[in-house]
Amino acid sequence: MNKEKNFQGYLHDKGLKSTRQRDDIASYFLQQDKHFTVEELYNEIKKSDPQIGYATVYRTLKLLVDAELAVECQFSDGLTRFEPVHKGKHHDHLICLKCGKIIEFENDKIEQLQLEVAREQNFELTNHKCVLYGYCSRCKE
Amino acid sequence: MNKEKNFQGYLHDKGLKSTRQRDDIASYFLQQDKHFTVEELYNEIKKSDPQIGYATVYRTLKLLVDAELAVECQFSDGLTRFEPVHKGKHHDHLICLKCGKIIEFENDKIEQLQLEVAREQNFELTNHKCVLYGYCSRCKE
DNA sequence: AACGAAATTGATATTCATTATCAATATGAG
DNA sequence: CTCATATTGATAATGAATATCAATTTCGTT
Repeated sequence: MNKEKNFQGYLHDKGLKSTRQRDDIASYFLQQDKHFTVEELYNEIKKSDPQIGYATVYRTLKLLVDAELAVECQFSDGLTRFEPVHKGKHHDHLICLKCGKIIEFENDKIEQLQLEVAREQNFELTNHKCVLYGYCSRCKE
Repeated sequence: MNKEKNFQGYLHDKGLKSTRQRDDIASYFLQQDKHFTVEELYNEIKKSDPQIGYATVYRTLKLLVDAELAVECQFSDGLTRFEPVHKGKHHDHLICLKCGKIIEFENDKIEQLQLEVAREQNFELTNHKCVLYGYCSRCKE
């Protein structure tokens, strides 16, 4: 696995240690293609490691974010969600205010325009978040 | 003041009462053109009403959001910020990761593309948030 | 292979933003 | 003016995220 190698490399570069818990969490998380709240991920990991601690999940996710293998997403329910970074492509979110459904989308033109805005303001862009709220096809009656 | 009338109308329509505290908070807030954390607004209101309660500020902001006279913004520092809605125009944010500076920008093309994305997914859009993170002209060395 | 300094874990306590509670008070329709 | 009802504000409660710390694990070095 490429990403897992990246994680191992990250740990090594930072003088951090590879542990069973960290590796299990990172391995599971990086293979997924969806959002996780900390609780959701904690519950998944717990299935194969009932001893895992909540704090360890938090800490490992923080490392993954720092390693740029994960990003944080704040929607509007007060929970922080994490999702694995799929190299090269970035996606944004469309959220249904009624059923909570989350749809991901990519739009290169929007990305381009954002770069342009940053350039106008003389900003060096590192990342961005774009969230659209509304009602999905089923919930808008 | 137009917006204050809207707020009075909102209260009336909902069967809520107009109170000195509510009116003072709404009046002050709606005349501003910037973000407030709850604490910031609380401190401002306290200058003219030292008895004001923290909870009342929270409650009034919630009403303003429900009345669509304010919007919540979640950046990445765990604090919720509120800003008055300036009818017709919407703006997004550019945030410096080092100094915390917040720049507002408007970009009609981005807005248009977002509408297009929503249409493709058959979503009925109500609002959206777009936040760009990076380093401002001074902080990128 | 074993040692040992340093990092990690996980249970628990703590912090801090936000929300709920509730007795006292204020509002406004009739 | 009255009175049912909403509101206020002090305080307690909630809940997500972080800090603490003793016990354990890791890994570079012997």
